[in-house]
Amino acid sequence: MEVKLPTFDSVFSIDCVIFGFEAGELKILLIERNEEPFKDWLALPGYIVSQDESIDDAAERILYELTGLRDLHMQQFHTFGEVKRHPQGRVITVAYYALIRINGQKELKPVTQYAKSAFWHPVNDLPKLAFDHSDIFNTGFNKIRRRLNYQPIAFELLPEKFTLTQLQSLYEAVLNKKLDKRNFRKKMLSYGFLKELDEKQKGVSYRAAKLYKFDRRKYAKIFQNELNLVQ
Amino acid sequence: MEVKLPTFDSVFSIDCVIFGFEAGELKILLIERNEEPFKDWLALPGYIVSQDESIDDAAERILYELTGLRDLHMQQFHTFGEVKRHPQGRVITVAYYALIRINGQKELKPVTQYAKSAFWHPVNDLPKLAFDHSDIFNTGFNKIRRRLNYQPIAFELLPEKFTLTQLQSLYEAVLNKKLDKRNFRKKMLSYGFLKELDEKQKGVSYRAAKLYKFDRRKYAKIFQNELNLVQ
DNA sequence: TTTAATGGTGTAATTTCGACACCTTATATT
DNA sequence: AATATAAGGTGTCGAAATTACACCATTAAA
Repeated sequence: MEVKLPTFDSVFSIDCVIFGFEAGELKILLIERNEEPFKDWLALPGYIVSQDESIDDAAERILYELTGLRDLHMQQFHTFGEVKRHPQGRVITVAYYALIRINGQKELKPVTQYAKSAFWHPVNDLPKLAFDHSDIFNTGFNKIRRRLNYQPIAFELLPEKFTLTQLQSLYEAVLNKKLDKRNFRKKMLSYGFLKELDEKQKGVSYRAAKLYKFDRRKYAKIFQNELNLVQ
Repeated sequence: MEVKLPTFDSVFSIDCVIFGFEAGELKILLIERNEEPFKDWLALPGYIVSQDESIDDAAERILYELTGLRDLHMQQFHTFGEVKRHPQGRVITVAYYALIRINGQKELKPVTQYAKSAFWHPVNDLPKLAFDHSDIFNTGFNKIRRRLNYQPIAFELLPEKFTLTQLQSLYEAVLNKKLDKRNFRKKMLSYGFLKELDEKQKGVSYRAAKLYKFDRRKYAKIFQNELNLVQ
């Protein structure tokens, strides 16, 4: 028996909160819209999901089209489904986040016409955003702030080789509080998943710090599932 | 300028993972489907979201229609959007969970024709479910297992007055491990949000235990945000 | 009165956490 | 060469939290 699904002409979209870390500051990726509604407003990168792609695939595609960025490890964190959240119809949006390394040279170039530009903006001084994107951002920021405590996501924001001071200042930026240097180092090193390299920082006008690497294999071995909470 | 949204005839649905605790066992609510596809299969309670309701409202309505249960505190936990997850078209589903007290007398009576029956089933021995509902259940179970550690959700599953042994066995059932009786009690009582009553358990054929109550006001006062409840 | 079942309790060793300050090293400046 | 500047790097001690561990008390049923 063939049964037709009832449909309601609804639309799904994806919105992305992409975090980066640069110059000791946490930033997110914004676009300048080139389409109604909210033409010329700043917004999170987001667009409509097509029929023939999973939402995870859609998230990757959409982010690429709006910013030129590819192959991020994106993760869904919440779905926003208020009736009036979009002025032109019923649009439910699935929000994703990703954490990436900002490389100075990484160009941000929208591939489609829907965005005029894409750029990094510090999270501490965000302007008003289109739609309910400020809510989406806040929800996402709270999620990663909590996740920082029990998942090794900090290392996705740092360059492959980093100093302990850089790591600490990232934690301080996300958690928005000062940490004790000696205690922080003691704890991080005690986990055993940081690999000390034979290299040192270059190009600084003071004593260069040792560089470390996050050893994903060791991490996986030590923490079968997750760390923290409950032996 | 009026702009028409592109639409793709997509459908949203809601699926609910409703946890209950009875006879020392964790259970979830299943329905027997009365509609194609998967007619006669067991499934999570779920249905399609209408145009004019938010997804949170839809979750409440759908659960009520399929099980007769109302006014649960439901919470979204994940959205499932694989292209082929529904055999008849593109359906993206937002999954919700809730934790409730199972009262023997609480009748579960579907209000619509879409379900033949609704009943509690132990989580440890789940049959094959319709669609990707087994995945949805697993994702939800992992979520509440983690949340049990930092939010006072256990008390939503227990009767209003409960013994410390009941509380402990609930934790043991969800976390799937034995806990130490003395340490568990010491820790739980140390938080200060359990109110000791002047009453004792009734109808048991052994020494009756003291009854306690969860004091939500005290809880809110003590923990602005969150805490670690066990270990 | 005896049995069966669960209720209820404290201590000591260990581990983790948090507070806290100074010398070292590399570069830049004079 | 000497000095200044800036961050790198390190240890201890007390407090608090966590863990391991065993026996008597109470109630109802047999």
